[in-house]
Amino acid sequence: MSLQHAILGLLTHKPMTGYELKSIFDNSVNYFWTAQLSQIYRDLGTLESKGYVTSQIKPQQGRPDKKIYSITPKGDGAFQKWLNNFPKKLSIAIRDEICLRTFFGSRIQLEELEFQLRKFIKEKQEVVNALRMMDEHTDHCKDNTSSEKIFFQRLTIKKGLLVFGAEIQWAEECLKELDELKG
Amino acid sequence: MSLQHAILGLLTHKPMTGYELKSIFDNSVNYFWTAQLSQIYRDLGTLESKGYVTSQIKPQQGRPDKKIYSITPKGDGAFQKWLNNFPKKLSIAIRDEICLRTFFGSRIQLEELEFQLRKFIKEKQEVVNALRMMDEHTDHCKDNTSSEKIFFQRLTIKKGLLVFGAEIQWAEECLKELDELKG
DNA sequence: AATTAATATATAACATGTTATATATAAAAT
DNA sequence: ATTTTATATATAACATGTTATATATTAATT
Repeated sequence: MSLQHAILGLLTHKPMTGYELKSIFDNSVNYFWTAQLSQIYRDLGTLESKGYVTSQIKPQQGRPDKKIYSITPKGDGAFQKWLNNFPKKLSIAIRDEICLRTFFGSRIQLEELEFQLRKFIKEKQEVVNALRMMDEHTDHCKDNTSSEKIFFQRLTIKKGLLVFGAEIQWAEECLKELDELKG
Repeated sequence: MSLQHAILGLLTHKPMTGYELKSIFDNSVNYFWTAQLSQIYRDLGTLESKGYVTSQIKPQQGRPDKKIYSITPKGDGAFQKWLNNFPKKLSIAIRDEICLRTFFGSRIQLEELEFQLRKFIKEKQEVVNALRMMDEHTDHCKDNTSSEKIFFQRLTIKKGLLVFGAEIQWAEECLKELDELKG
């Protein structure tokens, strides 16, 4: 259900098309939430049928008409209700593929596992680099009008930096331990 | 696809029923992989139709007959192939609900967000406590016959301790920052 | 005495996530 | 000159995850 709440939340910032929402998922919140375009359109449809959003068509030349979605008071109420109700159990499906691969490490060649851990580090390092840039960038915006939103955004960036940093640290420690195993 | 690989991997340890697999998911690998019983039965069916596992019925009195699944050489080959092929992009859907809630922090009462962060810490702390016990317990088993498997299991436990520890640290830092905001 | 938990398998219905495809144009890159 | 990227919406098919339900017995709890 939370993707629908994420969409509602983003629409409280400003009315948007599905395409614009997708670019926000890809460029702004991708380190803690991802979504496929097909999912976004489907959920926008669901939200509209529930009366949580309304759409307005803006004709365009050369391209398909824009369909701009706005959150309704009803949708805002539903979002607010979700925000204020913490679930009994957080975080649904836990699926950590690098952990699964490591768990079955006795079935792989050590060199292959090391190779995979190094790839993992590389992938996480790229995310950390992007988050560092975001962090520096938002640091300049401390005192402008959207400072409150930025404050909370920076908290989530900090989480990414800490958690992905811990993942990298773990993988590096694994490589050390595997090295000792060989030597 | 990875749940099927997780099941295959667990069946390389020993033949098991769906019910036994579920208890492993719940009690042993729950910090990095979870699965519903209905999913396990469905995937066992899929794996059987692919020829990756075979089942053998063991009659029981008083309870439904046991259906014990064993991995086949073909299934073992598929598992091995998966293990040796690192995906282009790791980790599918990223969905971090506490991050999503924090991101929209400007829409909640500070006290409510603090309450939710404290619940988050509590939830994660319980997992960390369980992992610490597992870590201590597996420490004794260092020199027995299954030492290789235990070695890799301990690497995954270490990941849990590091990552969940970082999440707790983050939430505590958030609480501090929110406190400063008020004071 | 009655309810709940544990043992055991399995399906149905639904919700959510992924991949592929269709349409259409302009601008940028190779 | 041709391909890719960006703009834009949308559906189909499939894969995966969640919740509820059905069946059946024993042991433990209230």
